[in-house]
Amino acid sequence: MTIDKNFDPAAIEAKWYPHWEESGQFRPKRPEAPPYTIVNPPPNVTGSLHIGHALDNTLQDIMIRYERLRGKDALWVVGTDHAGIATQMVVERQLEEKQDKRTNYTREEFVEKVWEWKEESGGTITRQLRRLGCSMDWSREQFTMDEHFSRAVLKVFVDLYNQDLIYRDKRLVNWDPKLKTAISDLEVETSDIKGHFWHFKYPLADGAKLDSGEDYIEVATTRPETMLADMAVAVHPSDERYTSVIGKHVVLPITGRRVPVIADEHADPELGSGAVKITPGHDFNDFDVGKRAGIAPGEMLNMLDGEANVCQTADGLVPEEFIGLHRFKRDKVDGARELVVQRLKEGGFLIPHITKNKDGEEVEHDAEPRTIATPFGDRGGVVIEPWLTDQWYVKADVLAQPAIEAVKNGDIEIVPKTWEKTWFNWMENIQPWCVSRQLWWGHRIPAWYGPKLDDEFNDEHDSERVPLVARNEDEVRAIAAKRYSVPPDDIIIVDTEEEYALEGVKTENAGKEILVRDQDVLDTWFSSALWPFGTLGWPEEEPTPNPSRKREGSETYAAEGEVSRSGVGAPSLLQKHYPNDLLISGFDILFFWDARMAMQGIHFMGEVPWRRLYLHGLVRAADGQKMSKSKGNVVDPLGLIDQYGADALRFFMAAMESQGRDIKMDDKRVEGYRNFATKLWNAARFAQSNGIGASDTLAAPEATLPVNRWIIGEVTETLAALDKALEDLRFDAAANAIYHFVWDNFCDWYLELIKPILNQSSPPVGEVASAEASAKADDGGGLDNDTPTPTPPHKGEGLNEVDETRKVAGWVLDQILVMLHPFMPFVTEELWHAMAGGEGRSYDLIVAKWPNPRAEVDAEAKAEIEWVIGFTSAMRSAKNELGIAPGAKLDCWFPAVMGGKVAPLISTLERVARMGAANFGDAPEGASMQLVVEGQTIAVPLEGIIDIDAEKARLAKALEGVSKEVKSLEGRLGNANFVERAKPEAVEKARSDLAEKSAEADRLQAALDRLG
RNA sequence: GGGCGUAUAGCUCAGUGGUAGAGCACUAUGUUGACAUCGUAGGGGUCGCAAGUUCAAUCCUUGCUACGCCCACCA
Repeated sequence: MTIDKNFDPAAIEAKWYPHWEESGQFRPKRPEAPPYTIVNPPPNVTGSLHIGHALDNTLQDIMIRYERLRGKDALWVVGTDHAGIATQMVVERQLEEKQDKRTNYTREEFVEKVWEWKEESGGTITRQLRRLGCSMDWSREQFTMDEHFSRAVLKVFVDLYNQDLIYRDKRLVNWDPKLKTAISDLEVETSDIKGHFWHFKYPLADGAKLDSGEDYIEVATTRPETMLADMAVAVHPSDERYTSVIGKHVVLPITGRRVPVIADEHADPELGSGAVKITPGHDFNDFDVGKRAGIAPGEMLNMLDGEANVCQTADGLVPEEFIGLHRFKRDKVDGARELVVQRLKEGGFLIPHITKNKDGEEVEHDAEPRTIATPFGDRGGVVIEPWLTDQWYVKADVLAQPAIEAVKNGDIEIVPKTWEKTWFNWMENIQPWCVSRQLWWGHRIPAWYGPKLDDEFNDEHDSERVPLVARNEDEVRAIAAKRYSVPPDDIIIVDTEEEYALEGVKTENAGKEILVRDQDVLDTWFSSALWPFGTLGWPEEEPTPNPSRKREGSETYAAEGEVSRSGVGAPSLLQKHYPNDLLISGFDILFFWDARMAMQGIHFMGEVPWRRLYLHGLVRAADGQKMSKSKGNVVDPLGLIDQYGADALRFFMAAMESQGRDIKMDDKRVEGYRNFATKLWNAARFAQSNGIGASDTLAAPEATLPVNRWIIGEVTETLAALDKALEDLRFDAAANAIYHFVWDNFCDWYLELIKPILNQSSPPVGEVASAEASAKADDGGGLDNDTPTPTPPHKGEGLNEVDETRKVAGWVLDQILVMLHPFMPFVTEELWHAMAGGEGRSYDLIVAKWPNPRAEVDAEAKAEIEWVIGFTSAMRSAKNELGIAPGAKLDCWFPAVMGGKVAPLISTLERVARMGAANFGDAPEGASMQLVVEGQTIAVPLEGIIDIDAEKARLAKALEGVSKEVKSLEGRLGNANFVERAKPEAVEKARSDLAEKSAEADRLQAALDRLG
């Protein structure tokens, strides 16, 4: 197949991806092979690919393709997340656009609509992942609300409940009044906003007075509206200003509620007046203070409804004019906050804030301006309201302990290591995790509420019902039947509170027990935490110690479903692929997802979910800003793929991914990697047009020519660097290693060096008697330009040098394609096939073998080629600086001792360095250019051609550079402390460097002297 | 208030206890049959500041400055 002149990434991408997928090569059947497993962070099912996904998935694909090439049973689990809040919001927004809303539908109807939307848009992101070239196992694509996955979720909830690790509790929760659901601590984002600090007088009741004589206590607040539900005023127990009134009461303005003055350490005497109003139902601190003061959560007054509008408190003391107002000003309409301030001001309860204007006059303000750290919901974007509700909580602190331990003892390796501290810090201070959400889209909590038994009531504030937790209705029916001592048929299950409240339900079922299903769904992260095992067959495949599961160093695995020799069943998918080998995620979901996976994985599987956790940073806009829709600086990865190709984008991501740093977007760099792909394309095209084709060996071919021996050694070194980099998860180092090899070593030098070989006709083996020529050269005798190209002797049975070179070049190109494939899968696969001869390749590159050159680096060849490179560079540089045409063929005089070394290279040097005749011995008298290469001076006579002064200046400059180094080395070696105390190797190196540099300086000096 | 990260060439970033590298940009130059999405050559950095450790510091330690991120209930 002839390689096209033009490299067209789009055409290649469209061709190979479907081929790979349809032929099942993303997970070839390798039952005997050691496993390698990564689970993909499931993207939001209705989302689309953003630049962060591009980074995340590129890195994973590199590792999966690499391990697949290394022969592993590489499994990349893929699927999508139902993303409860996000998805429900999208669908609700769609309804809003049609002047419709969720509550116009039943729960079933609405959820049906979400499913429809999921079906409609759910393919978007998976299509986009394919465009990026990601080689996931699509045949096992999953969704967090798939039936089997939901079973896992239910089991986890029920088990945790039965293990007393999930409980229901009434306490303050972060409530999003826009989405009307509870959210977890992690979903709250605090940001500073400008606000005010108001000071109020709370009059003391019963004529009490402070020692200072005042008949009120001053309190200050940033949230005046909550005073409608104040239940105390707290002062520090040792604050002498207030000790006399502790235990007495104040009468709250507006509501007239009598509340006690209590002593609590929470009150900071240094702050404001030292007295603080306590609203246990609307402030996390106050909640704790209230509890300490003996107020049960059920007694705590609540003055806001789910949308943060004022409602009547239990004691009925909120004036009518407040009912229904929003908590604060919204859409330019004043809310309860503004009205409270107004009424307090009118009543003389507001202590004004005094400032002086520029004329020194005092000015009164209602409040002091102040920056307030305010909690916002990360999805809804509105201020979070601490709200008193019953929610489900997970005892995260218990689950966190083993996860801490796993990192400490190395079961989980976090890369980069700096994140360990963050891991520990968060895990060690972890709070109960609120997992219930007041949404319709998600995993419904498997709890049903039944009446309390008589002995279950603690106090009058307790709810009437208790939860019964089970995986399904049959199970809960059985539990309830036992609990209530009635036949299972007498347990009636209703789905909603509305249904329960319907006329007749209770009367029709008189004598039976009615259970009402919990209305809430689970936090999305509760389910995605199970991804590493829920996607592999759990809970059907329970985790059992499996003797045939092998660790590192194992050679074979029994095939799934087969029976191994020992008679033990072959490992299940779960057994084979759990723990996963690696998890790659952005650090932004470290707590949301990674930490929870670790907790759940260890708890339910008894083993960590993954051996290594790699955390990468954010992809930022070119100016370093975070990308966001509102800023309008979002870069669409699909656009970059269209423009530069998926390979280029992928390579960019890899090359920029150094550990512990964010990536700044840089289109020019993506373009550069597109150019790199083009470069490779053209190199392959050149190779092909010179009779170079696919290699027929995996091991390096036998080679006699230094240039071939050299490039084979370079492959070996590159491979080692690449393997090391990928082992260390240094994607940048890996990308740079292969980039440098392809462009610099292979294209710039190797292909240039073999051109003279390829251009000669292919003489039959044995006809080129080169030994003679070499021997002649060794004598130091002059060789003129007409001497036939000397060729080193051939070993073994016969390849002439053209054939050998073609073979080696074909092999090297094959190795390049394999090594580059994880980074640039498309162009490499295309070239892999394009380079093949008539028969074609017997397998696709995606399942090729990772290089195993079984070749040592040939030091002799390496030295020789490096000398050629040094000579050529010196020649080019000198010509350039002296203004000599680069194409000018200049005769050279080499020292006689170099005859043996130079003679075989003459044709190469003629071509690459544009050398004229090679002569050995002393150069003729007269002006000449002097090249100093590795300590040898080569004279290039240029009488009358060059500007002597220019050459002098050039040499002087070179001498200056070398002298500087010599001076530095001499200084160091002259320092007795250095010689005595430095490591012997360092001293030795300094000595040899000095010898070398001094020699070079001497030669340069000599060359200068010759010019007069 | 804690924790973390980053400061290296004009830009974006690697890197090492022994006087620094890449890509892009820049300058000069090039129609030598792979490639101008290219070749060749070149300029450009007291490695944020200060002190310390060391024979030797861009690298280790401490402090400072600047920027960024995360966590935390300051009314």
